[in-house]
Amino acid sequence: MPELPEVETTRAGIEPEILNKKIISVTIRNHQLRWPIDNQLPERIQGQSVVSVARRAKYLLIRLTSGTLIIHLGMSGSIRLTKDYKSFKKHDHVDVLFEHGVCLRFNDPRRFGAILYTTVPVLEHSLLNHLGPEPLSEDFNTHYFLPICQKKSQPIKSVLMNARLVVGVGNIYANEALFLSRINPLTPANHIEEGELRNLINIVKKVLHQAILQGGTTLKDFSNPDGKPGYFAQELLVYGRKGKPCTNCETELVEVRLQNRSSIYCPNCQKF
DNA sequence: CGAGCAACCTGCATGC
DNA sequence: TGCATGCAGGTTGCTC
Repeated sequence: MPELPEVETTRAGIEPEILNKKIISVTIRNHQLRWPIDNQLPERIQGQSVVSVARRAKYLLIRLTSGTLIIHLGMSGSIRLTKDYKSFKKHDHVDVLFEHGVCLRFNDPRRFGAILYTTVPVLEHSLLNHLGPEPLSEDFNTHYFLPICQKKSQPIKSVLMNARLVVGVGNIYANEALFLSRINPLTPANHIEEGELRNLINIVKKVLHQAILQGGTTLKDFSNPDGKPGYFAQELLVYGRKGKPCTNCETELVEVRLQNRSSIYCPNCQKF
């Protein structure tokens, strides 16, 4: 799944296909996602048209004529567009059918994803209103992030993955960005010097941007809305490479667990 | 308050 | 082959 580049790839893939199109019907085969899907969701969005398809953090925001569909892909969710909506596979939980015969289909084996409809200004929704800046925006800069890090003794990787502080940096890209920055994931955030942090911020942006250009990272079950995989997996330097040689110095990559997430790093290149 | 961690769920790889 | 175990891209909400 879905870190920010995968969600952005999905957003860019579906927007041109459904923009200004009217929703004809909604089929829910399984309501039990992270939160149960509202029974009245179909009747609430039916007849509305798509005004835009946006993204905030890892949330897809499908803005309709008078409200917003909020979709999160969780750990294993994906969205595909199909015209062959009569046949469906396991874990195809929700279909949104449009006037031109295109069906937006939500598939999610683990069901950690979510689909909600809201008529409040969407950025004020309780799922979104506490989120930190977008990592690719100007707002994520040293001036913002340095004072935050100086107040935290937590490992830098935990700080980087805290969505209240900055959104969209998931486990894969946190591992990769720290390796490229030569920062040990366990380093207390308040031990990182300004220059190092500036470098880290730039590398986070670069890695995310690069992954978007490659169409995301396909590990198991991610694919773009048109069914094609992403190609970033070929470029992963540490994620999933525990025990393998560092691409820089050949030292064996090691794992530590942080917040129960695997963190792979080179003990030689990423010194404390 | 912040920090740590259990919980949500299925599928897959591994080992006995 | 079968079964048990552990691990996986995220995030909320609990406890301490």
